[in-house]
Amino acid sequence: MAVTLADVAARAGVSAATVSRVLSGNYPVAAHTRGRVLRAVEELEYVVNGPASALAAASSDLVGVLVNDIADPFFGIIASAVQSEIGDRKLPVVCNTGGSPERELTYLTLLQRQRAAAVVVTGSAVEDPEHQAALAARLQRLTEGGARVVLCGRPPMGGSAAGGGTAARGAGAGAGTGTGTGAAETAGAPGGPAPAADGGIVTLAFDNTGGARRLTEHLLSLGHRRIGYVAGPADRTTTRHRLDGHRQALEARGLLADAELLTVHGCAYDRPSGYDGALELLRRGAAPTAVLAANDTVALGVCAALREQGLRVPEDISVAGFDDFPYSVDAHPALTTVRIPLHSAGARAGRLALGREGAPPGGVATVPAELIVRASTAPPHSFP
Amino acid sequence: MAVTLADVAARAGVSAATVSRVLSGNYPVAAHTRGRVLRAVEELEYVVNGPASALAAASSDLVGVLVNDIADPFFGIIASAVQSEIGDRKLPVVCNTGGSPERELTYLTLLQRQRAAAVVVTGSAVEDPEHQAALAARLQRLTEGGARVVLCGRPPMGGSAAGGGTAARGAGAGAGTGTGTGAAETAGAPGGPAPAADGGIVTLAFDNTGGARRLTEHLLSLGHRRIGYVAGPADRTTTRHRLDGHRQALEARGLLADAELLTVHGCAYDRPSGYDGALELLRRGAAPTAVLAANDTVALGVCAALREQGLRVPEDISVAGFDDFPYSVDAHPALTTVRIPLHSAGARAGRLALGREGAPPGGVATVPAELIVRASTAPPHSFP
DNA sequence: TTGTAGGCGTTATCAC
DNA sequence: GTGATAACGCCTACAA
Repeated sequence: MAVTLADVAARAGVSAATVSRVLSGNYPVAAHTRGRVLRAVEELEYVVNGPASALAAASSDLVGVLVNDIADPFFGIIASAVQSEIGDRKLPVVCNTGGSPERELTYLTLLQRQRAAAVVVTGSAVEDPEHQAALAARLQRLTEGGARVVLCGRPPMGGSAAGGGTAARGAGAGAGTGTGTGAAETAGAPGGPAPAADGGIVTLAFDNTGGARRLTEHLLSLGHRRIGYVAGPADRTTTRHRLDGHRQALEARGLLADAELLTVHGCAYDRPSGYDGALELLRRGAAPTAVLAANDTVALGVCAALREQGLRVPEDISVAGFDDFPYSVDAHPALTTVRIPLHSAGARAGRLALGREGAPPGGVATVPAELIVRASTAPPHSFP
Repeated sequence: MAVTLADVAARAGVSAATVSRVLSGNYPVAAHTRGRVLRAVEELEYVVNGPASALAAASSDLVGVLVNDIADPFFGIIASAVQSEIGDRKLPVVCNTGGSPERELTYLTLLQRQRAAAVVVTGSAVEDPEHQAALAARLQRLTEGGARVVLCGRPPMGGSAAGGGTAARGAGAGAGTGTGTGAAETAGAPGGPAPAADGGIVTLAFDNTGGARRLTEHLLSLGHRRIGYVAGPADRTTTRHRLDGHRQALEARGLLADAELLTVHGCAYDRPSGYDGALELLRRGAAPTAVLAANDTVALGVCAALREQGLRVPEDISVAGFDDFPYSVDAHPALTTVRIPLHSAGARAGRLALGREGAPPGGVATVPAELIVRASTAPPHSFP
């Protein structure tokens, strides 16, 4: 059927082994021999059989990239950056988990089955200890099989506390968010029963906590005291870390009292969630003078809802997002937000996945988050 | 090293063949035997070796998705939709071509090498005959190898004339070539020289021409007579078709005279291009009362530039985009645009790629484009 | 520098 | 219904 190595070898008058060596290029071959082989390849339009070579070599050139949803700019940008680094020889397998733990595990198994050379897991981790354990097991099997594993945009395995670096401080802040259900106990990385449980897994954590704290501090410094918060999906590290940062800032001013009334929980990272969340806040009579959203997309929904309620942003109420998506600067009004360098983080994850860059000390690096002040936040308005 | 079929077979006390049959499920196996096998699989945490099975079965469960850039919402949405259809058993390999013809070919070869079960090629085709020929050859080899090929968002192979009128037609741009309004089936292969040269390749073309025509007609009906146009990258079908539609509408009113002066060519589908394009238009003194952009992202750049020049949108100058990206409704001002149902088109492409949906008559279907009027367009303002 | 031969883990074709 | 046993196409010691 298809032309094989043997065909090329015959045409070039050499052995199959020689052809293989020419093609993989990692073995000395005489120049003129190589020439003949390459010409035969051309003439026969030979294309290597990937599965066959993967079987023989026990490795493939597939790189898995797990994302919530590739249509979400957060993941699209990261995935795009990963690809820009892995280049033309490796193929990125992008898997939409939809945030579902089961699908996350399923895809990991599928990638193991493909003998993926590396796997980049992006975005929020679900904070269920059981899932964390299952996930750790899958990832470990992957690494044992020789795959490189990189976590991008989530805290290191088994160490939710280490997530935000600076997040460590203000330990009491998490009290209201139900740390009890959190993964904090899974820790025990040092001296635990399982030494180096993270066998070579590299983590690029985002400073969600620090970014959120600075964002809330910005609003506080503008004079806001009642700050609404439309949080992301429950039980997700990103959601919790951002909320943690927010509460840390509030706590520092002794403003935690009304925090729960001012927080809408359990939304998705999408526009409708922002829309509904804003209405809910208004319905509660929480009377916020500002609203923080789980991310920019949510913030856009918040703005839309407020506008429809006859409120002006930021004159009547300030709004801010998170992530600084490309279109946030063109929103109405231009969104105050927190920028996470998604592209450079994704690119680094790609290099790490290929082993083209050394792991950071401790296997964990924290990607900084920068406050971006635009037009959607302003000092609170005193209503007549 | 890794546990294999043989290990499972030994544990279950059956032959490897039986295990294989249980796992693939396409062969009768006694219930209790299957039970034993499945238990052994569980206990041993066995994971099939994908490359090995792909080699033996001469087919893989990889589906290639070629995109310009997965970070671009146009492609992100389509890719996401494709995935939603191919489900958990097939793995999507998303390849960023960056719009480069070479990379397009390279990735196609790489996918052939992986023995991909199907390939979905999305977005603009480069209108270079040489590239078209090379592309056709690659795609044909792919189909010959048993892969299903679906084109999504580009005209059918070998039928550049079918897309929306020949570009070659210098002045009289596309009179009567319009393929009707949206509903039109390019399918008929009307007198086309190459009947069904596309060995089983299915095409989902977008009605870029019709959509652009209706958009320009909308502006004309508002009273605009000098309409600027910031076009996309040169030599791309999407760019040309949209421009064709625009010119068709102008021509119907005898307004083609200044069209060239009012058109900025060769931009990318990004924000900076819109920004620069708008400034260029202003610099030329073309005095447009409205500006159409290659797509919504470009339109956002146009708006930003105009705003910085002290022009209000739409009071001083109208702006419209194309594609109706999710954030366009939240832009400042909300963008008038043309909606292409990217998600449903991508989903259909996914089904087509899996053979879960029959090919449309003639192998070609046209996806309609719908005019969406929002706040960024208004009647022209008479300057004092 | 090049050829030979064995094996990678599954699937598919036969027999039983 | 189940078990041997060839392929499948390539890689890689080992030889020459």
